[in-house]
Amino acid sequence: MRPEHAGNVDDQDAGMRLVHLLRAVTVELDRMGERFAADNALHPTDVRALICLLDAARTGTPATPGTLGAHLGLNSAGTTAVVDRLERLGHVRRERDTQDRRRVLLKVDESAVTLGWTFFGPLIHEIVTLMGRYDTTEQATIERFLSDVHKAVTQG
Amino acid sequence: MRPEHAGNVDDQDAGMRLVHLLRAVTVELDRMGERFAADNALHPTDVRALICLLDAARTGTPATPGTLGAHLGLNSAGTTAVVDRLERLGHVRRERDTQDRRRVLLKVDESAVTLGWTFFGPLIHEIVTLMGRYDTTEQATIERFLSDVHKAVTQG
DNA sequence: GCAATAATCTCGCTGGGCGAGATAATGCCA
DNA sequence: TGGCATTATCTCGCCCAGCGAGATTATTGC
Repeated sequence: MRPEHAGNVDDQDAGMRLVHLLRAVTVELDRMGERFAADNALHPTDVRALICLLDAARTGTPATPGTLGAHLGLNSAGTTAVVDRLERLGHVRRERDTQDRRRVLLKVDESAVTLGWTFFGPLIHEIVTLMGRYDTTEQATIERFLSDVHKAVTQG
Repeated sequence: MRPEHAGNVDDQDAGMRLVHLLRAVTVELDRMGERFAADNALHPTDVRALICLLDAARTGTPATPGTLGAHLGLNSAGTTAVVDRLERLGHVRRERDTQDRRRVLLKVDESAVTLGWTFFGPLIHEIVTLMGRYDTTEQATIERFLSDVHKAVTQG
């Protein structure tokens, strides 16, 4: 374990400590998502779908089963199943696109929005509040770090 | 979307920008895990199991089906299935504990360790390298931030 | 209008994970 | 020491998420 090609890194190393911390954070966030799913009779995939749809709504991008399936990495059959489940729970409505009547537009219901906020809102609020204890340069440093990591993860 | 009880936060807000960045990072890390799983004929759960077992090996904690299942949130049947799959692929061995012969100790094979490193090693190395471009106080700031977030996510 | 294309849905199947119960080793107490 | 409750793991049968293949309906180009 921890072979040579990994370089001279161990837990004493600050960089390595940060890697482990970052992983711990992502693990916990995942766990939270699962808890949210379990509490609301949703599957993890459904949660990811909701997040995807809420993002689309936020940016004004029209969402369809096609775009949703692409984002989730599901095929059309699986995507239909996800939308069926969300629709059955009243979180999403199907609406035929009047422009291109082959397409179905997915509209998130207000219930889903508030559902998401009641669960994740407190955490978001806590983190935002928490940021108040960092001065401007510190916030800039953190933002630079997260951007760097995001770039590394995206293109790596 | 973005209702009142969320407080006065929008994308202009630095805290909110960081929240979105953090989420983007975790999403990408998840995606990476899925790619790793797909590339190696593993299920996402198997990857999580491997990570869990590698962590245990790193800290010297003995790993058993019981502890593994607890960490993954699986029941005993599901846990047995995971271990079966990993054993079939040669990543894990079952060994009866000589102290308490009811228990089975899980030993990760060297192949699994190198497998993990060849996939995640480059990213880890890149992040560690990347940290070289931050001075000591900046690194401390980032570490404080990640610890704070971790605390918020854990107890929230 | 008719083929070719596009978006979504239906059907049948595979396999991960669960609940319930079986099996085996251990610890406790008389 | 024997017997019973407990602990750790495994087996069996079931449910359902997701896949592949193909059907259905709408659109576009000739």
